[in-house]
Amino acid sequence: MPKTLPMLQDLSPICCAPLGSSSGLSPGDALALALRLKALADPVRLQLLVHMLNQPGQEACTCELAPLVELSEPTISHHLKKLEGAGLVVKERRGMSVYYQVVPEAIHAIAQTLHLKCC
Amino acid sequence: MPKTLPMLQDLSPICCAPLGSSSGLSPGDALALALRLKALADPVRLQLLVHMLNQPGQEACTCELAPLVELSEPTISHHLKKLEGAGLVVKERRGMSVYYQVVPEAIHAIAQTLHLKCC
DNA sequence: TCACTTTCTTGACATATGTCGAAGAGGTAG
DNA sequence: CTACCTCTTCGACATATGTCAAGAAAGTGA
Repeated sequence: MPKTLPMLQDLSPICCAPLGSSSGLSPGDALALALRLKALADPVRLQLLVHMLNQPGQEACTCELAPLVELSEPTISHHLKKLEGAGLVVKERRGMSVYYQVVPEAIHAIAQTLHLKCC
Repeated sequence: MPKTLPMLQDLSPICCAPLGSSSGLSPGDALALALRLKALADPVRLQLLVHMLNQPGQEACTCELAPLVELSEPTISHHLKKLEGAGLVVKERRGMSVYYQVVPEAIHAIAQTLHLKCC
């Protein structure tokens, strides 16, 4: 597991692969994309993300997210850390609270990558 | 884990939620979407999918997929079953071989769901 | 400093997931 | 029918993942 993931924009598109080029996804790109998809592929994290997206500034503090899903605070923390690790959110401390903000470009990049050339 | 997943089209968009409606993703929708993302979130399965997408008819038989990623046949079978379970591919027997074909609409639907309203 | 709030880290645990070898099921062809 | 080919299922195993309780960090305010 690499410490820092390659930029989302650098991932070759999953389906719009350069038509003439060698077919297939390199194992490296496949791994990078899979790591991001894994970060998204959890119902709790999806709910947290969507809640943030629906807030002004697309952000929310931990105290506000915990009651949303019925889980312990350490568990919420764990999920937020995963989202942050995948570059899907950024965190910022304000006084006693910690705010997490969505990085819409990151989610976009993943969606783009999944788009088929046949669209 | 539900036996049959709800149709992809029925998933409420992750970020373009009806503006006036209650914010958030229902736990049910979150689970359904997470199950599909989980099916995608594996480097081996991504490589298999992309290979199929690059073939004429967007399909490939198991014997052709096994040498692609260096894994045993039972393992390939396992991954293909996951893709099929998520509705991302369909399988068809032809003589001795079994062909798996991508369902592009399914991948589309997931990408759409991830699209932000701010696009 | 001390008490209090909010959040995170650690350690432990159960479950889920990816992998393989061996054996079974479905189909073809002598 | 028998041998063979392709693919899947089964059983086992190691690793990864999600969860919590307990305690540590970081910050505020008396």
